[in-house]
Amino acid sequence: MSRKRFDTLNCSIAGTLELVGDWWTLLVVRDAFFGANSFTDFRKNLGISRNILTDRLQRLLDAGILEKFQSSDTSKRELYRLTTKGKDLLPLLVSMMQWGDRWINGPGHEPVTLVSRTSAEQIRQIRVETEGHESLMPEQLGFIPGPGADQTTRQRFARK
Amino acid sequence: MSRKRFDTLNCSIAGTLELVGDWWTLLVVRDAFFGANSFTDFRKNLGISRNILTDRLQRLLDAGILEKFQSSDTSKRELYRLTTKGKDLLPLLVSMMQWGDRWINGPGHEPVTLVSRTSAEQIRQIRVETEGHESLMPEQLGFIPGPGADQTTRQRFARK
DNA sequence: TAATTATGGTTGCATAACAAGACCAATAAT
DNA sequence: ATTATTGGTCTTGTTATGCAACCATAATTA
Repeated sequence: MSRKRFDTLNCSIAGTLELVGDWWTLLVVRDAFFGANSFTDFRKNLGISRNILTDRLQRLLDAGILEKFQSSDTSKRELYRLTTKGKDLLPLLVSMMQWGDRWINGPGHEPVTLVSRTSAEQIRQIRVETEGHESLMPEQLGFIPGPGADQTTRQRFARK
Repeated sequence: MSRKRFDTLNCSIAGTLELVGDWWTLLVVRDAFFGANSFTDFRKNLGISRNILTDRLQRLLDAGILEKFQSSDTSKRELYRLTTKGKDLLPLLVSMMQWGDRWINGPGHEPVTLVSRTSAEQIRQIRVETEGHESLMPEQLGFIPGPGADQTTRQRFARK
């Protein structure tokens, strides 16, 4: 009767959710992108319980999404920062932010704006598109079994 | 002692998570993209408990992410399908899928492949980029208070 | 030097979320 | 007329989360 695991579902979405799909983890990662790097930072910004934060930080370390490093400022404090694997979650978080901007807060009421430090241009809305930058609507897309598909996945998409 | 709510955090990521941030919701939405539209479909594909599925479908209806419609095949069954608001979650799910493809299953072992029905081109990796299609790394990005920022948000990004 | 604060936790207990199976009513198929 | 399918509800047990108390170490202050 324990929680159902998603990592056996032969799906990258399910596998990702198994790692970061609980209520708190993605907010901890968000905070890391916003610049938080100590236990106290995360606590202050999120209002998360101590034991839950302890658990989430450990899981993120185990998953290789965060890593510990020594603070440079004379105090040898151990701080947290994103790894490459963690930084690669950025498009996911930005997709989430843009969806919330549009459907929850609404245009003109965005709590946080994403800007480029190296360009004067605006950040583009994230879209699913072809290599030739052709935007694709959901109806134009198909999901088919990939090279890592198991029997169940193949059957599922076969009978459609 | 009830669960902490995220919709007061003045953040579109947190707000989105309040709607779809539990263990199951995004998998239900994924299944809708894959073509599921009945209670039984979702059950079969996900192995989710009946009471949990009932709850999630109702929440998704309340949120306007799914809607009910009458089946056209003589039987007047009530089925579920994505609304525009729901379809707009596609970039989020594709980001998640691509992250899992890269960091969990690995290149060459993707369980599911996303293809275009209207073009022979490959689907592009989702990136954060400028309007001029310049890809931006996390270090090139800045988060600043937006027009909907409250006092807390402004203070937070001020002292950085 | 002694006392105090900051930091980063751990532990125990109460409530909320989730899983599993029994049950049930309305159709649809045989 | 009977059975199977569909789409649920309800009960019970387990896991996840929240909260407060406690604790150890290091840095700061008196």
